[in-house]
Amino acid sequence: MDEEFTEAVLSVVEQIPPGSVATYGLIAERLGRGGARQVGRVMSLYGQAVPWWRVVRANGTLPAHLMIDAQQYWRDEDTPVRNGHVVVKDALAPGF
DNA sequence: CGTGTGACTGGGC
DNA sequence: GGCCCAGCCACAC
Repeated sequence: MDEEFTEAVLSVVEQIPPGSVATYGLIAERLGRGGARQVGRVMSLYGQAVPWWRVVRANGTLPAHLMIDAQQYWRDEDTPVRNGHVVVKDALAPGF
């Protein structure tokens, strides 16, 4: 994985508007390279620098240790949530 | 070069 | 909804 991929991922994440989300897999697709795991890797290393809570798993959840803070952000941004997880189908950012 | 690991996923039950 | 599993791919040992 190189710097270019990393920046491309962070760049896409920064473009996700408040109240909406994108999934690891879709971001990877959008970039046309790497895979969901690679996007996840970038997020684990540099996620703190971007709105990481707008990037969720295909099922609308995140690792347990992030769910706590994410819940707060989602509520603040009025993101479609149901039973503690994002309703991806409804919250998907425009263009995804 | 083989193995294990992980902010992942889709399919099957 | 949950569990299992194979496929995924970069990276550390």
